[in-house]
Amino acid sequence: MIRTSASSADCQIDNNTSCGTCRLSGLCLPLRMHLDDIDRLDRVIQRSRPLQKNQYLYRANDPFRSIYAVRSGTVKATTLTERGQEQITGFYLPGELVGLDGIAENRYTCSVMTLETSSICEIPFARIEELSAQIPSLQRNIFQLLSREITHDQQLISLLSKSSAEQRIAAFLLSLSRRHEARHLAANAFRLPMSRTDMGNFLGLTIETVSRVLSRFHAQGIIQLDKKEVRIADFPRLQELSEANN
Amino acid sequence: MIRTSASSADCQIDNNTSCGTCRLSGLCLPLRMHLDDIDRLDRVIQRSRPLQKNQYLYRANDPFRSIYAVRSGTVKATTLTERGQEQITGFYLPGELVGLDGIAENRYTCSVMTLETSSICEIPFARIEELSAQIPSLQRNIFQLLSREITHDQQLISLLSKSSAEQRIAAFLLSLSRRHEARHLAANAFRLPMSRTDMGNFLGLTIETVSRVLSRFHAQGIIQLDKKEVRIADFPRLQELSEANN
DNA sequence: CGGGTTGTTGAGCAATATCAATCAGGGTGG
DNA sequence: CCACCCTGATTGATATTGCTCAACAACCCG
Repeated sequence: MIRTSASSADCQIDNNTSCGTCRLSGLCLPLRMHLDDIDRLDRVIQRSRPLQKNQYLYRANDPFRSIYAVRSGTVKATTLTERGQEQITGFYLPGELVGLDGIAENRYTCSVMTLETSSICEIPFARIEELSAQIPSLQRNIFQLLSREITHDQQLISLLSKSSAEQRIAAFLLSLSRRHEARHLAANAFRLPMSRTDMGNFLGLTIETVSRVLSRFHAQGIIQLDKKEVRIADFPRLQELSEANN
Repeated sequence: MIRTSASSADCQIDNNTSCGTCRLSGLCLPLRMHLDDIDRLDRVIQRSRPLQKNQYLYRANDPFRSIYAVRSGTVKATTLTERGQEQITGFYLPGELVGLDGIAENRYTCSVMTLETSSICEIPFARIEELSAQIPSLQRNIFQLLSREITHDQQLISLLSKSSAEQRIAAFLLSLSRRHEARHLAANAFRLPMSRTDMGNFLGLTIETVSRVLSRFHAQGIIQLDKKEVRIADFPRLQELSEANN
């Protein structure tokens, strides 16, 4: 198991590694903070060398020390159900934070694994607590990030509770699209970094159903699909499919 | 629409209304705080006269001002899906907090409505932010409460994604049971304050399925059921049903 | 007492899961 | 370099779960 316990030497792997220069700072923790406060935050953040595919960032029940920001790549968070099945609770793109679930019980309730080679910023939570008592905008950001995670989860609850297979997959593709857009990446063409199995697990569908629905969307000209590469050909139709059933 | 904007006069309706004397303080926001800090917290909390059944505490898109603790009664939180359907995201018992979803966007994303006559403590969030910068244990409690909401939502995601109707309802009954127990109430006999429709909505099932499964559990002697009154007759079996499928 | 709302029960159906066969791609070892 | 295997994805056939529609019962409130 590879851990992200960065020494200061590691920080020099990439010489562009500070919140001040990071293109993601408009999405991530330093959002709307003053430059000097970002600097104080920056000094407690540890940046490790990239993790390869299928590496655990941490596992459920590990003691909670840090929250983590995805700098590049994609990770998935999974919980174990009572009968030992894995349930994916989210996929996280650059600029998104994982580990927030660990705060409640001082140990993580999820495991987090990379889906591809990924760089991660580790943010020791004890430091965050100290700093956020001193920097109101940081405290506010943490509150908001936690709250945003809640509203995201509730949207997912709604999706899982009410929607058909087509709606789920349409909504999933649109969610990825929007998040790419927010990162100044193409909204209409991107790579699905997760397997069909992972998609199905996340969306509460079997792998066969995922495959069938994607094939159907492709056949209907709504998307183009080549293995993991997707191109959304008909946004309005996909939007419709994600919403309306009748 | 009734609001909980309490004047100091309102506070005197019930002369036992302070966090220091509240039986729920071991579950609620003041958890593990020093007495004098609880006192400071107490002074910003506004306690209104009880709300009657089916009153909105707040509605989605209302500007976010406060979080709310349920003091007595039960409330439900609902979001509106894209096509205008209501999705219940949670039921909240005494000692539990609602309104945390509002922090992210400075307006609520859920509506919250009482299921029965309920007393609510209103906690202005701006005050909380100030105080929690000064009282580390309070800051920590807020972080933990937010994080706990996340882990709860994720458990629900797992339930909705993976489980059969029987598993969902078994798990739901057990969840209520555990929460009653934590409040020193009977774990094996309680009242379901929500309608079958609400249960179905929350669990992603139709009202007919809810009714059938409850009837089946009753017929099998696992629960006793008289309208909204439940009595869990066979805990181990219910536990089994909530977990194992095969 | 009556009417509206909520809950229960039954019958048939539709959506998705399950089971199974096949295919494609990638890595490995001969 | 190719044959082989292994994993992941696709597609087809069938089974099953829970939804839909419908009738009816119970309760609540005036």
